[in-house]
Amino acid sequence: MAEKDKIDKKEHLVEVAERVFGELGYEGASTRLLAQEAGVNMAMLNYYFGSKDGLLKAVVERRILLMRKGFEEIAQKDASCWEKLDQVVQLYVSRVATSKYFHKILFREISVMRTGSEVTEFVIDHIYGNTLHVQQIIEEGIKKGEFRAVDVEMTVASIFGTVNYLINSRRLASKMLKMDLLDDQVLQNDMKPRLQAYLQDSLKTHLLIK
Amino acid sequence: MAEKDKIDKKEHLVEVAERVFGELGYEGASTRLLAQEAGVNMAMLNYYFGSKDGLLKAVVERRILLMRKGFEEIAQKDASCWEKLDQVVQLYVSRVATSKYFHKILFREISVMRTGSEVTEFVIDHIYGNTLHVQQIIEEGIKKGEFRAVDVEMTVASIFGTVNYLINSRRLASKMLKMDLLDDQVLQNDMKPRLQAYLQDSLKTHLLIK
DNA sequence: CAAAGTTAATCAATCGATTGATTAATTAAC
DNA sequence: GTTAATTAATCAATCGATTGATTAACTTTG
Repeated sequence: MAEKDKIDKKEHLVEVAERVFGELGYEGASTRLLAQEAGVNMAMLNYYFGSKDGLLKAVVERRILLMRKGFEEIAQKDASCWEKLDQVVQLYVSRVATSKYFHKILFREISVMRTGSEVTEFVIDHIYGNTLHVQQIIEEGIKKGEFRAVDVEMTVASIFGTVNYLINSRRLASKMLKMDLLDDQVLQNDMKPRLQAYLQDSLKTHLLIK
Repeated sequence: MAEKDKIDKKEHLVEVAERVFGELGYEGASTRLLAQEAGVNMAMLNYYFGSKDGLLKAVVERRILLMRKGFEEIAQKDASCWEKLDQVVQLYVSRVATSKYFHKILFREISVMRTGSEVTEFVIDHIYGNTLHVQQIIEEGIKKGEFRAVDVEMTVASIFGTVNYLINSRRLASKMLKMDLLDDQVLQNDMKPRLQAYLQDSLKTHLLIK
């Protein structure tokens, strides 16, 4: 009972922090606000995570662990490279669309040059690992003659960049796409399938031999 | 002399602030550091720009004014839609590659939900204007039968997203592309033409009727 | 089982440091 | 000599972090 409450409270703080960090940025989110939003005493933040940076680390690690697997599994499937690539892209879009705050945090973390935070290294390694999976699928497709000999790394950057751009700048993207992406319903039901369809078409014409 | 010194000093502060804001983010860059890096007294910041937010606004407005024109000029040229699109993309990549700090600021500004800063609205309107130019060129190409009937807004988001991703996360991008993008020489001589060539190829296969 | 001992969780209060901003006094310019 | 530019000093507010005290829960002992 008490044990469960403790865990729930700590976990709850991490969940809330993901949203607050995502909305306000690392420096913009004060420890007081983080604690207040989670309904816990300020001191608990340091008691649980040692520091504000420790809390950010917890946020990032939690979500990254939840996301491990998936990419590897698809990569090892016995399917055509196109099928594998398509599945990976669909999965990536789904994930980003359902954990938007987290991906804002990720991109801000690798964008800002915060002096020597270990979180940054951790994030870069994680994302790089993800890009590598996609890269290898495309390279395999090229070697097998299934794909055109494109610039693989750029193609990967394009996939990640497109998704990132639309999700992390939702006010701008709302204007561009003429739909309210701040509304989760719209994001899930309208924008997500549209983005998936676009990437599918785009990659198909770009990669597949005609 | 004094008039000139004053202007130079003010202008210098804006230039330095662009770099510091770009490196550390808005909240991460303190007014003291901003003033110190520019070699001026901190009070001058408020004297010149009224507030920290005013300085950010000055940074953004200055660069945006420098960037006005260019897109419009190309859009009004008497050329094929493909030629116009190609030129716009080349120009965009060039600009982003030569003002990397600024584009970090732009994207962070539209990514973070800072409560009601007028700078945010300004930035969104500016970027949206840029995307509209590209969008109209593509739409014209489709209407003329020069391009395939693709998802125009998504195509535009893909162009901007790809460039943004590579420039704003240069540590990650350096790993992906296996080149040191923190080195301006490499960025200009290796990465920039490679990105331009990729976008050209990608858009060509995606848009042009075969 | 019950009293004593032990640990983890939580709190209000406060720490020194830093934040953005402002003041009053001084200097430079025309 | 008056206006504009610049400075050091200082402001209240807030920052992240820590303190000592208190509570709750579990363990040990007899």
